[in-house]
Amino acid sequence: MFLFYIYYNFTQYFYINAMQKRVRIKDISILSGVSPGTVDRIIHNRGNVSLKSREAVEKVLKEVGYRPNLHLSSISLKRKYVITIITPQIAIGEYWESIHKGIQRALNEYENIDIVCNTLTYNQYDVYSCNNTFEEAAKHQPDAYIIGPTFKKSTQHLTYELDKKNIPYIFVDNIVDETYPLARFSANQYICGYLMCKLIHAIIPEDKAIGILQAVRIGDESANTTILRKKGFDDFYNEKKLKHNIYKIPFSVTNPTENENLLSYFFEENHDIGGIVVLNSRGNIVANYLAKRNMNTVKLVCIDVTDENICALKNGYIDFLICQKPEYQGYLAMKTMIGHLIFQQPINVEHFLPLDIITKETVDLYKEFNDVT
Amino acid sequence: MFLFYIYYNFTQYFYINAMQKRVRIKDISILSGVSPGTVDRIIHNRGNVSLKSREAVEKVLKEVGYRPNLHLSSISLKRKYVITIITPQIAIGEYWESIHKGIQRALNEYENIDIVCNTLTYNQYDVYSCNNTFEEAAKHQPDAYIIGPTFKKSTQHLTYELDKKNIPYIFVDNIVDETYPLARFSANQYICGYLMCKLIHAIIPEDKAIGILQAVRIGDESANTTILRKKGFDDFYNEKKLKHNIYKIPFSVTNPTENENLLSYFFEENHDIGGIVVLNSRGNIVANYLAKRNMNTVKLVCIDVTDENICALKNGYIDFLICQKPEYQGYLAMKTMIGHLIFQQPINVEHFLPLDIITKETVDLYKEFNDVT
DNA sequence: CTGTTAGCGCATTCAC
DNA sequence: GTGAATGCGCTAACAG
Repeated sequence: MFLFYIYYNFTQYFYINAMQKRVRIKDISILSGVSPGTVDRIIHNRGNVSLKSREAVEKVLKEVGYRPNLHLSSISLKRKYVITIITPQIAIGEYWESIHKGIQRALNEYENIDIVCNTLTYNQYDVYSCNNTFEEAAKHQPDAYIIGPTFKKSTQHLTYELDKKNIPYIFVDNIVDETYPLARFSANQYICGYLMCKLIHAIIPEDKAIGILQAVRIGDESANTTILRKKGFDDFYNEKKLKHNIYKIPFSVTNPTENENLLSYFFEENHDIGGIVVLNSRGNIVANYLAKRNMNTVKLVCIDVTDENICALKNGYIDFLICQKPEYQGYLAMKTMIGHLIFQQPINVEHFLPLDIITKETVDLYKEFNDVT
Repeated sequence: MFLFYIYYNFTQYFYINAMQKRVRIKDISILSGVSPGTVDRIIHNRGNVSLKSREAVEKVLKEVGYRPNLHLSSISLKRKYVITIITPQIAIGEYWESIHKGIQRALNEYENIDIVCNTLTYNQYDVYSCNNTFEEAAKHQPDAYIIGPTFKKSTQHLTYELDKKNIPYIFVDNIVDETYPLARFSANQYICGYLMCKLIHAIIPEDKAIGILQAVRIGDESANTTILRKKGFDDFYNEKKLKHNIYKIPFSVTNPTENENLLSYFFEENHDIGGIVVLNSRGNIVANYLAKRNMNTVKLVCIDVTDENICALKNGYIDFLICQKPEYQGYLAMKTMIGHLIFQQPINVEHFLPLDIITKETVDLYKEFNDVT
């Protein structure tokens, strides 16, 4: 891509790099002996092109590795696109808001493209709510879907319909087997759990126990996320032959006020707790419990950079907070979808995002830059 | 920016968001009663505009919060820009290569802008080399500089000249007092050191000692970076009233082969070492030493995601690796400079990037995404 | 000093 | 089935 002229000059290197001009549609049309209009028709798969032209152009296209400039396309693009977005309900300062922020960021970046988004949400702890929403969503006839799935069967049901209608979809956050998305962006939940076990183990004494908190969903058909995390957790535990006692902490999603009692009961029963791992985003509930009682010695490893978790992190009650980069997930999902809709860009299906480890010291820098980027 | 129509529908929210059209130069020209050409002249500070027109346009500009579309500007922009980049010497797989990669990424993003970069490097451990390079660089007459400084006086000397000539400059990685850069992008080294102390403390027993490794430079006029890190380290130690013995590890930059002997001597002298903190990017030297001798019990907290450090991380000899996001620093520096050169975009001077904590488990995800982004 | 206009790379429309 | 022409937001050269 670049030409590097390198001089060695005793104590220093001296480079001049000059840009190589990008290949334009016009260049391709000249190289393949057709008009720019024809090249465009081929690039966008718009038909009305003779086999001969198509072959000539596609040959050149491969040779020069043409990469269209989306930002320039977008001004002259006249097509409208409709995208339906389905995710769990959005609450300010929580996980799914970040995903939607990321989606918005991609839309802002390509603001000249005429995209209208319909957003549908469901209660992620209730499979019936999910089914209702998915049914509603299936009635839409958008150009594409971005889906944050939770329940396996509900999702398969929906995507079966979409596959039939040939409407592309991309998953964020969660992954569902036997579906055929264009792409899926999520954290590697197995590694996430594995890492959480490693972290809690690193910061508590050998002879202390670990409490582990896992949510249960209504009408659950094996919600993937926490199960994978738990498996990662267990595998680290077994691989390293750890000796900590592991106790499960009961937890109620439907009746949050109950959780304080459940925790009290838990700590009365188990006196050797050195640390707790919360496998869902509600670490703040445990942190608040500890804070109220000044229980400084219990370490806490949690997940998801929600407002409440940030607070607990700053107060020193959460020691490590894992971030799944939800905003980035949303951003990439929408950006990928745009690239696909306009150019049928080839896409890698599987994308595991980085897992960030956040502490009290780094959280401010972290949050600040999410906005700047 | 967006219109949200919200319906509450029993179990779900339903949004439709429609894009608001961006304000164009043409809109501004209509609103302020001048021609688009005049608006453009004002936006780019190109002169030849009457006070009356200027005031009218600037008023509108503020009202509508006009944000130009750099990607569109870049195709019609005919000006050439020359930028001189000065950094420590670049080695494959090491810190400064990442900074340059980030700079390249920004250049790729705005590939339609005609920018030529001259890159000069110096030996960061030798102030005389630095002075030579800076002197050479001062003779250039570029439109701007991007500088990775190391030595205080050398840098002040150079920037004094640039200030006189009114050539803008941006710092990456390091910050120098009494200079007037457009912006500076770096990690917060104080917090970095503070964090490193926290991490090593978290993973070693109370009664074990910590070894600390800090490089010394030739003709050093107080290279900022490691001093700030050391201060952060010490402050955490004192604030938390830690009890670990702290031993300094001797280290030679000029004679790397000597380091193995120095380490042998160090470990012979001190038997209670539980962990080591390396305040420069050469953690791999310690890691390799430990690996050779199967010293699994000594924990290691290091900095900078170099190829060698990644290797040590994967082998399990580095426990936590801090990343200063050098690629992102370079990217932002160049992007900011482009924004300034073309639009005199207002800029926040101080930018502290996030500090990422990487472990064996997360490093692959981390590296993979650096390339995708 | 200012308005007009050509042209950047691209998508699309419309004659042919 | 195809090429030429037009317009997107923007810059810059040019004519007044």
